[in-house]
Amino acid sequence: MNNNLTLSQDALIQALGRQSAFWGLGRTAGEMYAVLYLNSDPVSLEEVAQRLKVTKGNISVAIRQLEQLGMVRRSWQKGDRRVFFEAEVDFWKIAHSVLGLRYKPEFDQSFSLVEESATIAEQAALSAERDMVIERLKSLQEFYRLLDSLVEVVLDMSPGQLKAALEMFKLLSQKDKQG
Amino acid sequence: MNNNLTLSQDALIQALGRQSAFWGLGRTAGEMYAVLYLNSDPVSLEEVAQRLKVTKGNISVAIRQLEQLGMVRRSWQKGDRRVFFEAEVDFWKIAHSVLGLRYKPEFDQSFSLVEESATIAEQAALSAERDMVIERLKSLQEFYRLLDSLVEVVLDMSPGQLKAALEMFKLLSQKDKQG
DNA sequence: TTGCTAGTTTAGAACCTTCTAAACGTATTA
DNA sequence: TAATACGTTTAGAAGGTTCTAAACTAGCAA
Repeated sequence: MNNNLTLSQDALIQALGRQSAFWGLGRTAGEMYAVLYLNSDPVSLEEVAQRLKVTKGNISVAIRQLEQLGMVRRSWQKGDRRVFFEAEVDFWKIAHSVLGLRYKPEFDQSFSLVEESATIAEQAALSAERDMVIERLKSLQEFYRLLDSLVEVVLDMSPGQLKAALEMFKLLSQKDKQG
Repeated sequence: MNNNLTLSQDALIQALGRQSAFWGLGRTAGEMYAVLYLNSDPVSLEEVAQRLKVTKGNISVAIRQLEQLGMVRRSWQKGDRRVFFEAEVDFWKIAHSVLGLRYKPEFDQSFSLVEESATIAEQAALSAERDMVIERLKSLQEFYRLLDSLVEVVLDMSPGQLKAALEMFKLLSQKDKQG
Protein backbone atom coordinates (compact mmCIF):
# COMPACT_ATOMS: atom_id res chain seq x y z
CA MET A 1 0.00 0.00 0.00
CA ASN A 2 1.52 3.32 -0.96
CA ASN A 3 1.69 6.41 1.14
CA ASN A 4 -1.36 8.26 -0.17
CA LEU A 5 -3.55 5.25 0.36
CA THR A 6 -2.29 5.01 3.92
CA LEU A 7 -3.02 8.68 4.46
CA SER A 8 -6.42 8.26 2.93
CA GLN A 9 -7.14 5.41 5.28
CA ASP A 10 -5.90 7.50 8.21
CA ALA A 11 -8.43 10.21 7.39
CA LEU A 12 -11.24 7.68 7.17
CA ILE A 13 -10.15 6.05 10.43
CA GLN A 14 -10.39 9.43 12.03
CA ALA A 15 -13.77 10.23 10.49
CA LEU A 16 -15.40 6.96 11.45
CA GLY A 17 -13.70 6.87 14.84
CA ARG A 18 -15.26 10.20 15.75
CA GLN A 19 -18.67 9.28 14.39
CA SER A 20 -18.62 6.00 16.23
CA ALA A 21 -17.59 7.63 19.50
CA PHE A 22 -20.22 10.31 19.04
CA TRP A 23 -22.96 7.79 18.51
CA GLY A 24 -21.95 5.74 21.49
CA LEU A 25 -20.33 2.78 19.80
CA GLY A 26 -16.84 3.67 20.98
CA ARG A 27 -14.00 5.11 18.95
CA THR A 28 -12.28 1.80 18.36
CA ALA A 29 -15.37 0.32 16.75
CA GLY A 30 -15.48 2.96 14.05
CA GLU A 31 -11.75 2.79 13.55
CA MET A 32 -11.78 -0.96 13.08
CA TYR A 33 -14.59 -0.65 10.58
CA ALA A 34 -12.65 1.96 8.62
CA VAL A 35 -9.58 -0.28 8.39
CA LEU A 36 -11.65 -3.14 7.05
CA TYR A 37 -13.81 -1.06 4.76
CA LEU A 38 -10.87 0.24 2.78
CA ASN A 39 -9.29 -3.17 2.32
CA SER A 40 -10.52 -5.27 -0.53
CA ASP A 41 -9.06 -8.36 1.13
CA PRO A 42 -9.96 -9.72 4.54
CA VAL A 43 -7.64 -8.46 7.29
CA SER A 44 -6.28 -10.55 10.15
CA LEU A 45 -6.91 -9.65 13.76
CA GLU A 46 -3.26 -8.90 14.31
CA GLU A 47 -3.09 -6.58 11.30
CA VAL A 48 -6.08 -4.61 12.53
CA ALA A 49 -4.43 -4.26 15.92
CA GLN A 50 -1.16 -3.12 14.34
CA ARG A 51 -2.88 -0.68 12.05
CA LEU A 52 -4.65 0.94 14.96
CA LYS A 53 -1.71 0.58 17.32
CA VAL A 54 -3.67 -1.22 20.01
CA THR A 55 -3.38 -4.69 21.53
CA LYS A 56 -4.84 -7.82 19.99
CA GLY A 57 -6.82 -8.28 23.21
CA ASN A 58 -8.55 -4.99 22.67
CA ILE A 59 -9.47 -5.89 19.10
CA SER A 60 -10.58 -9.37 20.10
CA VAL A 61 -13.12 -7.93 22.51
CA ALA A 62 -14.22 -4.90 20.58
CA ILE A 63 -14.72 -6.51 17.21
CA ARG A 64 -17.26 -8.83 18.67
CA GLN A 65 -19.59 -5.89 18.96
CA LEU A 66 -19.19 -5.12 15.27
CA GLU A 67 -19.89 -8.75 14.41
CA GLN A 68 -23.07 -8.71 16.42
CA LEU A 69 -24.17 -5.60 14.59
CA GLY A 70 -23.51 -7.30 11.28
CA MET A 71 -20.98 -4.62 10.34
CA VAL A 72 -18.11 -7.07 10.12
CA ARG A 73 -17.79 -10.72 9.14
CA ARG A 74 -15.27 -13.25 10.37
CA SER A 75 -13.65 -15.58 7.85
CA TRP A 76 -10.90 -18.15 7.58
CA GLN A 77 -8.49 -18.98 4.83
CA LYS A 78 -7.54 -22.45 3.83
CA GLY A 79 -4.13 -23.38 5.17
CA ASP A 80 -3.98 -20.44 7.57
CA ARG A 81 -5.10 -20.69 11.14
CA ARG A 82 -5.61 -17.01 11.65
CA VAL A 83 -9.02 -15.44 11.67
CA PHE A 84 -9.76 -12.69 9.15
CA PHE A 85 -12.35 -9.93 9.12
CA GLU A 86 -14.06 -8.05 6.36
CA ALA A 87 -16.48 -5.18 6.40
CA GLU A 88 -20.10 -5.33 5.42
CA VAL A 89 -20.23 -2.68 2.71
CA ASP A 90 -23.97 -2.29 2.31
CA PHE A 91 -24.80 0.70 4.47
CA TRP A 92 -28.51 0.15 4.21
CA LYS A 93 -28.09 -3.29 5.64
CA ILE A 94 -25.95 -1.91 8.43
CA ALA A 95 -28.50 0.79 9.16
CA HIS A 96 -31.23 -1.82 9.49
CA SER A 97 -29.13 -3.86 11.80
CA VAL A 98 -27.83 -1.05 13.99
CA LEU A 99 -31.26 0.51 14.33
CA GLY A 100 -32.86 -2.82 15.05
CA LEU A 101 -30.34 -4.07 17.54
CA ARG A 102 -29.21 -0.89 19.25
CA TYR A 103 -31.61 1.97 18.87
CA LYS A 104 -34.98 0.35 18.63
CA PRO A 105 -34.74 -1.54 21.92
CA GLU A 106 -33.70 1.63 23.70
CA PHE A 107 -36.46 3.61 22.05
CA ASP A 108 -39.06 0.99 22.91
CA GLN A 109 -38.00 0.88 26.49
CA SER A 110 -38.31 4.63 26.90
CA PHE A 111 -41.57 4.67 25.02
CA SER A 112 -43.07 2.11 27.31
CA LEU A 113 -41.99 4.18 30.31
CA VAL A 114 -43.72 7.18 28.74
CA GLU A 115 -46.87 5.11 28.28
CA GLU A 116 -46.65 3.94 31.86
CA SER A 117 -46.28 7.54 32.93
CA ALA A 118 -49.46 8.42 31.03
CA THR A 119 -51.35 5.49 32.51
CA ILE A 120 -50.39 6.48 36.04
CA ALA A 121 -51.35 10.09 35.40
CA GLU A 122 -54.80 8.98 34.27
CA GLN A 123 -55.29 7.31 37.61
CA ALA A 124 -54.60 10.53 39.47
CA ALA A 125 -57.37 12.50 41.08
CA LEU A 126 -59.11 14.95 38.76
CA SER A 127 -57.42 18.34 38.66
CA ALA A 128 -56.19 20.94 36.22
CA GLU A 129 -52.68 19.71 36.83
CA ARG A 130 -53.66 16.16 35.98
CA ASP A 131 -55.19 17.31 32.74
CA MET A 132 -52.09 19.22 31.78
CA VAL A 133 -49.82 16.29 32.55
CA ILE A 134 -51.98 13.96 30.47
CA GLU A 135 -51.94 16.42 27.61
CA ARG A 136 -48.19 16.77 27.78
CA LEU A 137 -47.65 13.05 27.79
CA LYS A 138 -49.97 12.63 24.83
CA SER A 139 -47.90 15.12 22.85
CA LEU A 140 -44.76 13.26 23.71
CA GLN A 141 -46.30 9.93 22.77
CA GLU A 142 -47.35 11.36 19.45
CA PHE A 143 -43.87 12.62 18.79
CA TYR A 144 -42.40 9.23 19.59
CA ARG A 145 -44.85 7.55 17.26
CA LEU A 146 -44.03 9.97 14.48
CA LEU A 147 -40.32 9.24 14.78
CA ASP A 148 -40.96 5.54 14.92
CA SER A 149 -43.10 5.74 11.82
CA LEU A 150 -40.48 7.76 9.99
CA VAL A 151 -37.76 5.22 10.69
CA GLU A 152 -40.06 2.39 9.67
CA VAL A 153 -41.00 3.95 6.35
CA VAL A 154 -37.46 4.94 5.50
CA LEU A 155 -36.05 1.51 6.25
CA ASP A 156 -38.79 -0.05 4.16
CA MET A 157 -37.43 1.69 1.08
CA SER A 158 -34.33 0.99 -0.91
CA PRO A 159 -31.75 3.77 -1.01
CA GLY A 160 -32.78 4.49 -4.59
CA GLN A 161 -36.42 4.83 -3.64
CA LEU A 162 -35.54 7.11 -0.77
CA LYS A 163 -33.44 9.28 -3.01
CA ALA A 164 -36.27 9.61 -5.50
CA ALA A 165 -38.76 10.45 -2.75
CA LEU A 166 -36.50 13.11 -1.30
CA GLU A 167 -36.01 14.74 -4.66
CA MET A 168 -39.76 14.84 -5.10
CA PHE A 169 -40.23 16.53 -1.76
CA LYS A 170 -37.58 19.07 -2.55
CA LEU A 171 -39.41 19.93 -5.75
CA LEU A 172 -42.70 20.24 -3.91
CA SER A 173 -41.06 22.38 -1.31
CA GLN A 174 -39.72 24.77 -3.93
CA LYS A 175 -43.10 24.90 -5.63
CA ASP A 176 -44.71 25.83 -2.31
CA LYS A 177 -42.25 28.62 -1.77
CA GLN A 178 -42.85 30.07 -5.18
CA GLY A 179 -46.56 30.35 -4.53
CA MET B 1 -49.10 17.36 43.72
CA ASN B 2 -50.67 14.03 44.56
CA ASN B 3 -48.98 10.72 44.63
CA ASN B 4 -49.96 9.43 41.21
CA LEU B 5 -48.75 12.58 39.55
CA THR B 6 -45.45 12.19 41.36
CA LEU B 7 -45.21 8.58 40.22
CA SER B 8 -46.09 9.61 36.72
CA GLN B 9 -43.34 12.18 36.77
CA ASP B 10 -40.93 9.58 38.14
CA ALA B 11 -41.61 7.33 35.16
CA LEU B 12 -41.04 10.17 32.73
CA ILE B 13 -37.86 11.21 34.51
CA GLN B 14 -36.63 7.70 34.05
CA ALA B 15 -37.67 7.52 30.41
CA LEU B 16 -36.08 10.79 29.40
CA GLY B 17 -33.04 10.22 31.60
CA ARG B 18 -32.26 7.01 29.77
CA GLN B 19 -32.90 8.49 26.34
CA SER B 20 -30.72 11.45 27.12
CA ALA B 21 -27.90 9.29 28.41
CA PHE B 22 -28.19 7.01 25.40
CA TRP B 23 -27.95 9.90 22.97
CA GLY B 24 -24.97 11.37 24.67
CA LEU B 25 -26.55 14.34 26.44
CA GLY B 26 -26.11 12.90 29.91
CA ARG B 27 -28.74 11.42 32.17
CA THR B 28 -29.23 14.55 34.22
CA ALA B 29 -30.12 16.60 31.15
CA GLY B 30 -33.04 14.37 30.27
CA GLU B 31 -34.14 14.16 33.87
CA MET B 32 -34.18 17.92 34.30
CA TYR B 33 -36.18 18.29 31.12
CA ALA B 34 -38.72 15.77 32.34
CA VAL B 35 -39.21 17.63 35.63
CA LEU B 36 -39.85 20.87 33.80
CA TYR B 37 -41.95 19.40 31.03
CA LEU B 38 -44.54 18.05 33.44
CA ASN B 39 -44.87 21.26 35.39
CA SER B 40 -47.21 23.89 34.02
CA ASP B 41 -45.48 26.52 36.15
CA PRO B 42 -41.84 27.49 35.99
CA VAL B 43 -39.70 25.61 38.50
CA SER B 44 -36.89 27.10 40.58
CA LEU B 45 -33.35 25.80 40.37
CA GLU B 46 -33.53 24.55 43.93
CA GLU B 47 -36.76 22.65 43.30
CA VAL B 48 -35.27 20.91 40.29
CA ALA B 49 -32.28 19.90 42.39
CA GLN B 50 -34.51 18.60 45.18
CA ARG B 51 -36.75 16.72 42.81
CA LEU B 52 -33.77 14.94 41.27
CA LYS B 53 -31.91 14.62 44.57
CA VAL B 54 -28.75 16.27 43.31
CA THR B 55 -26.92 19.43 44.30
CA LYS B 56 -27.82 22.90 43.08
CA GLY B 57 -24.28 23.15 41.71
CA ASN B 58 -24.88 20.19 39.46
CA ILE B 59 -28.12 21.68 38.14
CA SER B 60 -26.55 25.08 37.71
CA VAL B 61 -23.93 23.66 35.38
CA ALA B 62 -25.98 21.06 33.58
CA ILE B 63 -29.03 23.20 32.82
CA ARG B 64 -26.87 25.57 30.87
CA GLN B 65 -26.53 22.93 28.24
CA LEU B 66 -30.29 22.60 27.95
CA GLU B 67 -30.61 26.37 27.65
CA GLN B 68 -28.12 26.43 24.83
CA LEU B 69 -30.07 23.75 23.05
CA GLY B 70 -33.22 25.76 23.42
CA MET B 71 -34.87 22.98 25.36
CA VAL B 72 -35.29 25.08 28.49
CA ARG B 73 -35.88 28.76 29.17
CA ARG B 74 -34.82 30.77 32.19
CA SER B 75 -37.30 33.22 33.71
CA TRP B 76 -37.73 35.46 36.72
CA GLN B 77 -40.72 36.36 38.79
CA LYS B 78 -41.45 39.80 40.07
CA GLY B 79 -40.64 40.09 43.74
CA ASP B 80 -38.66 36.86 43.83
CA ARG B 81 -34.94 36.73 43.39
CA ARG B 82 -34.81 33.12 42.40
CA VAL B 83 -34.38 32.02 38.83
CA PHE B 84 -37.01 29.76 37.31
CA PHE B 85 -36.93 27.36 34.39
CA GLU B 86 -39.56 26.10 32.02
CA ALA B 87 -39.44 23.54 29.26
CA GLU B 88 -39.77 24.24 25.59
CA VAL B 89 -42.70 22.00 24.68
CA ASP B 90 -42.50 22.11 20.90
CA PHE B 91 -40.58 18.98 19.99
CA TRP B 92 -40.14 20.01 16.42
CA LYS B 93 -38.44 23.15 17.53
CA ILE B 94 -36.23 21.14 19.84
CA ALA B 95 -35.38 18.71 17.10
CA HIS B 96 -34.30 21.55 14.83
CA SER B 97 -32.16 23.00 17.53
CA VAL B 98 -30.56 19.78 18.73
CA LEU B 99 -29.83 18.59 15.22
CA GLY B 100 -28.45 21.93 14.22
CA LEU B 101 -26.30 22.56 17.26
CA ARG B 102 -25.20 19.07 18.16
CA TYR B 103 -25.50 16.57 15.40
CA LYS B 104 -24.96 18.58 12.29
CA PRO B 105 -21.55 19.96 13.27
CA GLU B 106 -20.35 16.48 14.13
CA PHE B 107 -21.73 15.08 10.90
CA ASP B 108 -20.14 17.82 8.85
CA GLN B 109 -16.78 17.34 10.45
CA SER B 110 -16.79 13.64 9.69
CA PHE B 111 -18.07 14.22 6.22
CA SER B 112 -15.26 16.60 5.45
CA LEU B 113 -12.76 14.03 6.68
CA VAL B 114 -14.35 11.49 4.35
CA GLU B 115 -14.02 13.96 1.48
CA GLU B 116 -10.42 14.58 2.41
CA SER B 117 -9.86 10.85 2.44
CA ALA B 118 -11.30 10.63 -1.08
CA THR B 119 -9.16 13.51 -2.30
CA ILE B 120 -5.99 11.95 -0.98
CA ALA B 121 -6.90 8.59 -2.49
CA GLU B 122 -7.27 10.23 -5.90
CA GLN B 123 -3.72 11.47 -5.63
CA ALA B 124 -2.41 7.96 -5.10
CA ALA B 125 -0.59 6.10 -7.87
CA LEU B 126 -2.87 4.23 -10.23
CA SER B 127 -3.65 0.72 -9.04
CA ALA B 128 -6.54 -1.66 -8.56
CA GLU B 129 -6.39 -0.94 -4.86
CA ARG B 130 -6.66 2.80 -5.46
CA ASP B 131 -9.69 2.28 -7.63
CA MET B 132 -11.36 0.16 -5.00
CA VAL B 133 -10.66 2.70 -2.26
CA ILE B 134 -12.06 5.52 -4.37
CA GLU B 135 -15.15 3.48 -5.12
CA ARG B 136 -15.66 2.68 -1.47
CA LEU B 137 -15.30 6.28 -0.43
CA LYS B 138 -17.76 7.38 -3.09
CA SER B 139 -20.34 4.96 -1.72
CA LEU B 140 -19.81 6.32 1.75
CA GLN B 141 -20.07 9.90 0.55
CA GLU B 142 -23.32 9.07 -1.19
CA PHE B 143 -24.72 7.51 1.94
CA TYR B 144 -23.78 10.57 3.97
CA ARG B 145 -25.46 12.83 1.42
CA LEU B 146 -28.59 10.72 1.48
CA LEU B 147 -28.84 10.99 5.25
CA ASP B 148 -28.18 14.70 5.17
CA SER B 149 -30.87 15.15 2.55
CA LEU B 150 -33.34 13.11 4.56
CA VAL B 151 -32.83 15.21 7.68
CA GLU B 152 -33.10 18.39 5.65
CA VAL B 153 -36.37 17.41 3.99
CA VAL B 154 -37.92 16.15 7.21
CA LEU B 155 -37.03 19.27 9.16
CA ASP B 156 -38.44 21.40 6.38
CA MET B 157 -41.88 19.93 7.01
CA SER B 158 -44.28 20.54 9.81
CA PRO B 159 -45.15 17.53 11.97
CA GLY B 160 -48.55 17.39 10.31
CA GLN B 161 -47.03 17.36 6.85
CA LEU B 162 -44.63 14.65 7.84
CA LYS B 163 -47.43 12.57 9.26
CA ALA B 164 -49.42 12.89 6.05
CA ALA B 165 -46.39 12.00 3.94
CA LEU B 166 -45.68 8.92 6.02
CA GLU B 167 -49.24 7.73 5.75
CA MET B 168 -49.03 8.11 2.00
CA PHE B 169 -45.87 6.04 1.83
CA LYS B 170 -47.40 3.35 3.95
CA LEU B 171 -50.32 3.17 1.54
CA LEU B 172 -48.01 2.98 -1.44
CA SER B 173 -46.00 0.32 0.29
CA GLN B 174 -49.08 -1.81 0.85
CA LYS B 175 -50.16 -1.31 -2.73
CA ASP B 176 -46.76 -2.50 -3.91
CA LYS B 177 -46.97 -5.61 -1.80
CA GLN B 178 -50.37 -6.49 -3.11
CA GLY B 179 -49.07 -6.43 -6.68
C1' DT C 1 7.09 -33.69 22.78
C1' DT C 2 8.26 -28.99 23.01
C1' DG C 3 7.95 -24.54 21.27
C1' DC C 4 5.53 -21.21 18.85
C1' DT C 5 1.55 -18.70 17.21
C1' DA C 6 -3.05 -16.86 17.37
C1' DG C 7 -6.79 -15.47 19.73
C1' DT C 8 -9.45 -15.17 24.20
C1' DT C 9 -10.19 -13.68 28.76
C1' DT C 10 -9.90 -10.81 32.66
C1' DA C 11 -7.90 -7.99 36.64
C1' DG C 12 -6.60 -3.81 37.14
C1' DA C 13 -4.49 0.54 35.19
C1' DA C 14 -5.52 4.58 32.76
C1' DC C 15 -8.56 7.76 31.12
C1' DC C 16 -12.94 10.18 30.87
C1' DT C 17 -17.37 11.87 32.66
C1' DT C 18 -20.41 13.14 36.26
C1' DC C 19 -21.15 14.79 40.59
C1' DT C 20 -20.25 16.81 45.29
C1' DA C 21 -18.59 20.03 48.66
C1' DA C 22 -17.29 24.19 49.62
C1' DA C 23 -15.72 28.57 48.51
C1' DC C 24 -17.22 32.59 46.21
C1' DG C 25 -20.07 36.52 44.57
C1' DT C 26 -24.30 39.00 44.71
C1' DA C 27 -28.58 40.55 46.37
C1' DT C 28 -32.09 40.73 49.90
C1' DT C 29 -33.72 40.63 54.66
C1' DA C 30 -33.62 41.45 59.55
C1' DT D 1 -24.36 46.04 59.45
C1' DA D 2 -24.60 41.17 59.76
C1' DA D 3 -27.05 37.29 58.42
C1' DT D 4 -29.32 34.78 54.99
C1' DA D 5 -30.55 33.15 50.51
C1' DC D 6 -29.52 32.08 45.79
C1' DG D 7 -26.81 30.73 42.14
C1' DT D 8 -22.03 30.10 40.25
C1' DT D 9 -17.60 28.10 40.06
C1' DT D 10 -14.17 24.70 40.58
C1' DA D 11 -10.97 21.12 42.75
C1' DG D 12 -11.20 16.77 43.50
C1' DA D 13 -14.03 12.53 44.62
C1' DA D 14 -16.73 9.02 42.65
C1' DG D 15 -18.32 6.34 39.03
C1' DG D 16 -18.04 4.60 34.36
C1' DT D 17 -15.52 3.31 30.11
C1' DT D 18 -11.60 1.89 27.51
C1' DC D 19 -7.44 -0.26 27.25
C1' DT D 20 -3.25 -3.04 28.59
C1' DA D 21 -0.65 -6.87 30.32
C1' DA D 22 -0.45 -11.26 31.16
C1' DA D 23 -2.38 -15.62 31.90
C1' DC D 24 -4.84 -19.02 29.45
C1' DT D 25 -6.47 -22.15 25.63
C1' DA D 26 -6.02 -24.35 21.38
C1' DG D 27 -3.84 -25.61 17.29
C1' DC D 28 0.18 -25.97 14.34
C1' DA D 29 5.14 -26.53 13.33
C1' DA D 30 9.67 -28.24 14.36
